Amino acid sequence: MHATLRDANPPLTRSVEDYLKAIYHLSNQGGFAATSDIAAMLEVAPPSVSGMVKRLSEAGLIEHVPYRGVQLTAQGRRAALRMIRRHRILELYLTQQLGYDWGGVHAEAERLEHAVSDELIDRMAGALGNPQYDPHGDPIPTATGEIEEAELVSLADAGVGTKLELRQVGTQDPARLRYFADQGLTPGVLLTVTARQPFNGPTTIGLVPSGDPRVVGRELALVLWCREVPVTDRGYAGR
Amino acid sequence: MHATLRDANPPLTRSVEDYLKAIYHLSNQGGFAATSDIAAMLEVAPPSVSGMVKRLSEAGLIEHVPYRGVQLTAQGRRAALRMIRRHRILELYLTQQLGYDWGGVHAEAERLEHAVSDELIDRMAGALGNPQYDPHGDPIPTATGEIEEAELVSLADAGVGTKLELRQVGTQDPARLRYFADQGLTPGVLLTVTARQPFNGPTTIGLVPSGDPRVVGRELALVLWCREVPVTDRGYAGR
DNA sequence: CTTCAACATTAGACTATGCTAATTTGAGGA
DNA sequence: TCCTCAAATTAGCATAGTCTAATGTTGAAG
Ligand SMILES: [Mn+2]
Ligand SMILES: [Mn+2]
Ligand SMILES: [Mn+2]
Ligand SMILES: [Mn+2]
Repeated sequence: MHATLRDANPPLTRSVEDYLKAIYHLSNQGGFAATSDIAAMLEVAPPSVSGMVKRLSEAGLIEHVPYRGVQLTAQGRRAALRMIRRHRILELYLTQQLGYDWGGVHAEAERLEHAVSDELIDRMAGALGNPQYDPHGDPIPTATGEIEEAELVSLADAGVGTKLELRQVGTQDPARLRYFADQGLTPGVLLTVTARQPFNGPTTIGLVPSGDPRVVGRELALVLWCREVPVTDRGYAGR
Repeated sequence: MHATLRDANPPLTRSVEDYLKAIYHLSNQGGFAATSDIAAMLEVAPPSVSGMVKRLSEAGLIEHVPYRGVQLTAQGRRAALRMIRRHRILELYLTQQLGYDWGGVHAEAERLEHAVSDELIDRMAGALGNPQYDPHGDPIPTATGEIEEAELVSLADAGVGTKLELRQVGTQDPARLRYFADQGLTPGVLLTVTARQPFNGPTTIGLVPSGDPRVVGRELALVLWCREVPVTDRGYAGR
């Protein structure tokens, strides 16, 4: 037994768990999560991310390509999905059983997700009837780490009348990205498809909840990847 | 504005909160909590306690008399009672609402007490009908930091048939302390008063749950300070 | 093919918390 | 009174995580 085998599976710290979750959310579709995006999401300085990235990749939780970004390994993905399961079950439980509204519940879950045991999460899930979706409509990973991958549709293909959450902006072009940001079209935004003109015409949408209309040409609409949201959704707060 | 006034009220860390709770439990009745007892309760090495004691007294949370021990200041006591309120409400909620048994609930509460918000604690307390006692019979401090001081009775004065929790051994004599320990009479032990002989005679007790009998002479019984426990109590696990 | 600005990383410092080993202290027993 | 020993403290080191300032890298614009 080598002395270098210190402790194969030390429990993850709160910081590590939050980094893994952030990387999961930022590296959808096999992409890389950028240092500065992780820093922005966790509200830490970029060098703090570089330091953590070193530790996480030494621990086998992520792959790091210098100056490009990071991706989760299978092990890191398992850990991230475990946290996402906890977070979503907690938000659902606090909302349905303790009268929380959607404003306060995210911050509470953000802390509790690191402190609850697997047993408590399973008991909460049981009390809720083992739900498959959280109140945002996001799928809740199973205890064994499977998640129903929300398949994304391009805004150009989405049905008129559907409600969507913008999930990914599939371009790297800074001018286009800047334009989308100006229009309020950033990941996480909710919208409804109001109309679409024929012959590859533009799609008209309304932002939720403001109702502000936007008209998006086909070329741009093709790169706006969205998730369909159940219409039973009420508002949106937190992530 | 002095630069030395860094941050008047930084949030307390998990370690700090656990130290304050331990000191509260160890320094009943205006006594001092000893370094080695704190270390044993928190399962850390004694020098770790010395280090934390320095920080806590610089923060105004405790008073330290070198080589004697520590006591909570008013501020430290407030913080400790806040944690005890959280812990006891959590144990009650997990037991009554989520089917926990008394074995697992203490460890869960020990972690969650640091992560929950005041709002969540108040909601849990509300869902339980704002209880005044936890299932051990211990009083739950109010949100404003008041606690019903469990008044202690000497074993020599306790009524026959009452159920007691040994809370304090009021002697410093090593020989007597060793004897009590040999008899299994250490703080936290539950017992029932079986009989008392007349003319300042000995008290006969039964340990709970083993039922083992003990006979304690008046001189010794006088220094065993106990809290009366409601007879509805079921078992005892955790602290 | 340069140049530059944004992004990433490295360097160096600091806090909180823990450990082991060495030293100091104080109180009870000879 | 003095000795001894358990308890407490100090000294020195380690790890995790954060920061600011300095430096390195890359890709896009000219
Ligand atoms: Mn959330
Ligand atoms: Mn979190
Ligand atoms: Mn407990
Ligand atoms: Mn605790």
